[in-house]
Amino acid sequence: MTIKEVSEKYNISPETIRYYERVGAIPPVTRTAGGIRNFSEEDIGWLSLATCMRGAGLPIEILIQYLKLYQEGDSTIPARYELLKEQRDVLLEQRKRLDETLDRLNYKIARYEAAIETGTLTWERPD
Amino acid sequence: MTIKEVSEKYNISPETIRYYERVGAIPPVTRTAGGIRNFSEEDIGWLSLATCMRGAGLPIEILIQYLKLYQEGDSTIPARYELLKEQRDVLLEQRKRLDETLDRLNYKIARYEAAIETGTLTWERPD
DNA sequence: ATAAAACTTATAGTTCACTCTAAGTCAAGC
DNA sequence: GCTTGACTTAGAGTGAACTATAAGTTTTAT
Repeated sequence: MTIKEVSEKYNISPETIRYYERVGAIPPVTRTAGGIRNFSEEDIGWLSLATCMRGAGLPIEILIQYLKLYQEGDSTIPARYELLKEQRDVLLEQRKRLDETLDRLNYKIARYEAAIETGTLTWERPD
Repeated sequence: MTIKEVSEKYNISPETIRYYERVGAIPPVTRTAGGIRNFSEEDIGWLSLATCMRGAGLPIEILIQYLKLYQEGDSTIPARYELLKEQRDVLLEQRKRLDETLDRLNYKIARYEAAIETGTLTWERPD
């Protein structure tokens, strides 16, 4: 699979894919004899992992760390396990914040609905 | 309340608070006769709103837009209502992505647990 | 065979959201 | 009354994650 096909399939720009490879967020991508990227299923799996984690807001540095451990072999399995658990905790924290913000937004939206329906301002505080 | 007190209470640096005021993410803060910031409850309410929204990842630009509408008066109530609903949708999308990533992390963590417990690699795919 | 399109690397530029620095002003304690 | 420390503004600097550019190579279609 060419970089362009992968780019379209996963909606990441070719520049971003090359960037991920360059900084070590994904392993070196399989190449043709001429040196052109030719993504294997495994390459695509790594890219999919990277975009998933990035989409949730985890920093690239974490991906780099995880890949580095992975490339060091089976002895790093416990370290990888710890890394993943830490990042899960980070995401759970982030979800908590997200839910609090959603509650606050929903409260405000409900007040605006009341204000619009009744034509009356139902609050004094400006926020 | 001084900027330092607010800074400590909400865990935002004074620089960030001044930055929010400067760019219009919060309204101009109440001042003493000498021109020093002296936060009212209302000022703190706006700051709390800003940090909440930022903590969930909404861009500063949205806060600026919302405040601008607010300052234009009651005629912008429907526009503010629409803005808030749009941002709620953004956050719901973000939560969906977050949950997908958590599922993926949990799956990987479970596999690592199995690998560690049994001392056996239970997968061939490297991710 | 050759022109156009897509690829390559290396490096520079952009955006966002702060974060820091410099130079100066103000207020509270001794 | 003066020094210390917190405040002020204006503007420059930082880090993360892309994003774009330049200059050159390779593949594909004719």
